[in-house]
Amino acid sequence: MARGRPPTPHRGDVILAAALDCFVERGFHGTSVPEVAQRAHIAAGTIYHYFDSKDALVNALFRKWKAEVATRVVAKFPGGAPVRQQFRVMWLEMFAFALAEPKAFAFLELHHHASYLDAESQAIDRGLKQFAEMMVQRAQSEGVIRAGPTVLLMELVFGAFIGVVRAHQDGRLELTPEACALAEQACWDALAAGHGR
Amino acid sequence: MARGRPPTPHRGDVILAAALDCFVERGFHGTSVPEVAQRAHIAAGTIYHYFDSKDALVNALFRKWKAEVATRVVAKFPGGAPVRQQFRVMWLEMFAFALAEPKAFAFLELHHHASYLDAESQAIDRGLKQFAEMMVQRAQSEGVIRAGPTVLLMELVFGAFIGVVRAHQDGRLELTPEACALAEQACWDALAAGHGR
Amino acid sequence: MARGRPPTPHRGDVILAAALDCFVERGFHGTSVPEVAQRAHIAAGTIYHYFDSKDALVNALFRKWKAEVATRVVAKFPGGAPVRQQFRVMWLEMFAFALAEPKAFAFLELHHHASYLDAESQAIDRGLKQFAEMMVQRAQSEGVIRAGPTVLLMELVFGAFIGVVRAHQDGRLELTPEACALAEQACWDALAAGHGR
Amino acid sequence: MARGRPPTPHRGDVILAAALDCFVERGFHGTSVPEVAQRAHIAAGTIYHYFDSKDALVNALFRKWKAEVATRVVAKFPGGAPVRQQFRVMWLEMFAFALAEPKAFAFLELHHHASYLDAESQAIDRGLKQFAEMMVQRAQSEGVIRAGPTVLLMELVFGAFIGVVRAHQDGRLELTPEACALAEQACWDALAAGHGR
DNA sequence: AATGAATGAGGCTTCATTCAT
DNA sequence: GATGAATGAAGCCTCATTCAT
Repeated sequence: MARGRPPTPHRGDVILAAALDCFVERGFHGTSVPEVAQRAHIAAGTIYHYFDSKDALVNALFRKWKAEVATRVVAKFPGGAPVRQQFRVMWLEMFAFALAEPKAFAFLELHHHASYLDAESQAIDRGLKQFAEMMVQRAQSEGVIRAGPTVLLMELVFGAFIGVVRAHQDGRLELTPEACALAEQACWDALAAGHGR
Repeated sequence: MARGRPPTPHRGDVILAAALDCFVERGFHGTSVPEVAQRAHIAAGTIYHYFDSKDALVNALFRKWKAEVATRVVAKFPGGAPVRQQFRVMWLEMFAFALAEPKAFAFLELHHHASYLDAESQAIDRGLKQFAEMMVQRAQSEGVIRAGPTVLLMELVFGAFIGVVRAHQDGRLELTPEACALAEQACWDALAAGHGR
Repeated sequence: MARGRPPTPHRGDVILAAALDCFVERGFHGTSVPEVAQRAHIAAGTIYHYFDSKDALVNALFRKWKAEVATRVVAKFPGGAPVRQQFRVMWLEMFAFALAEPKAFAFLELHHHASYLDAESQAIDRGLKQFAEMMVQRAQSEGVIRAGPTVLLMELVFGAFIGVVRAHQDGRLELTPEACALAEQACWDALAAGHGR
Repeated sequence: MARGRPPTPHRGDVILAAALDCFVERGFHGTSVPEVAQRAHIAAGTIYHYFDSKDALVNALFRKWKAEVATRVVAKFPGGAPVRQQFRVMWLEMFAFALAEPKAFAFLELHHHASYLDAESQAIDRGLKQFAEMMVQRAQSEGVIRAGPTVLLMELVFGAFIGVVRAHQDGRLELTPEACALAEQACWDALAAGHGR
């Protein structure tokens, strides 16, 4: 809300940011609470004023970023536009997120299956994919993309997306705007080849 | 000595199998050496007759399965065949591996970036992708698939492959032969749409 | 804060005292960290708030007492007095230390060669003997004591000193003031017989 | 008994020799049974054919060398000679042993108080010193050396002896025949100054 | 609210000892 | 006798968590 000067972020957020760094670098079990505290420039005990436990901390972090992704993608989603454009917007929006918040992206990717995520976090995780699945299904029923198991098509595209982003984050691939566009088109072709134009 | 039926497997292999189970279920840092020992039905100390440390154990496991993948894929690769068929064979071969050894596949996927992998393991890791990259590059120079950053195209396909396999392993997707064929074709289309036929 | 009566000593000192007891009784490798903790009436983990490792603990203990000896002996050393008196003062001062702090004396004796002492501790160790060596050398150049390898004479006296103290600590020898004086005189005679008077 | 060619030493002796090396270098608790086995070029289990336990091994080693020292010194002791010569012979004999078997000497010195020595080993330990004590006592009653606590005088000389030998073994002191003679004379003077000549 | 010392369970690893070969 | 794989107790150390300040 403050304008012009960055307000001191709340302690809880500082902790979440530090935890993000640590968990991405060394994993959940590979990170100790004192390490997170050190990175957040606070005492170890202080973390327990904001989070009940290390488990609660990862779960909070996970939900925070899942919600953020969902918000961003949904916010820009052009409900009434043609499927081809919906696809493009969603894809580019996710790209934008992955590039803007690489650590958050990596964190969500690495941890989405972890046993320390509680039931609620696991549930949240399914949201975005269900959204995408519905989009694919509608496109299929409109005959714009190929028939077949909806989940298969959706996972194909998601997987491709993740593969490209990871290659970029590992430094194996430069992501110019042209490259982004190419990837997006290739994914659409995977869905639609020989159907729409 | 026994012929025809598997003799008691060597202790080292029993340990590797137990470690694979544990690491896939709980991660490296989330798995304790006594847990691995228990799963292998041996005493904790015995593990240290076969592996110098927990680190040495993951690295051995990683190399074992990387080598296995490489062997299988390369063994069936039809060097002289047209690119379209090379692609299909490679894809199906990797699929076969992922279905036959789901834990090994998951393990390789989850750990390929881990800090506890030593230099040699990291080096081995690059093999398969380089092989795929060369294949893509040749196809590009033949004009059979679209132009663009080779790595991008390769990662797109690899990512899609992994996404589909993971969905299957998570029980979200049934992989019938038709579904396999569809996925394979969709990936080829991602590479080739509007080029070959 | 308390005046007159010793306040609760610092935790680090409690640990050092407990470690001294244990190391003298059972040696370094024969003493476990939990044993030290138990003797100090603290939890085992607490030791690691004060010392990085068991090795660091012995080294700290060694340096503490070496410094203490050096301080005591040097403090009383009569720089300008005749050699005969310097010798007597030094000898009696060391005796006083050995009787006042028998465990520290035994510890320093037993551990001065141990492989777990780091370079700095080993360096400190040489101090007192060098001091004694210089004293012997000066006495030789003044013709007050016999000629010959300085180190030999110095070690002779140091060894004799240690032998007597050990016999006392083992309960094989009562150390009355007369016995002390006799020992001191005998050592001087070892150095000086037939020279000074 | 064999002449000309060294017979293969008995396994038990090979083990004792290896144990001596290890115990001197790293101490009893700092040495593992497999280490001893490795140094003896045998399997770890084999040691248990010759010694009931690690404890039994040290005790056997201790007794072997204590007996050796006693034998050597007593063998040469000139029963009827004057005290001055008895002293010289004993001293030189011990010196000869310390120089010929430096590891055994160091071992006996370092371990003579250890808690893992059983009652019998501890008893044996006292032998040589009692022998020396009797010699001193007789010399005192003859008025050849100074009066005073017998144990004190004996420990003085023993301590001096050990100090010199250790300095030599540490490389801080060269032991020429002249230096040996000087040390011996100085020790005698410590006992006798102003009495005999 | 914030701290950081203290705790003790648990992790990785070593090792004395046993035993089937 | 000789071996060395196997054992599991115990050692050193880390860490999630608590609590007095």
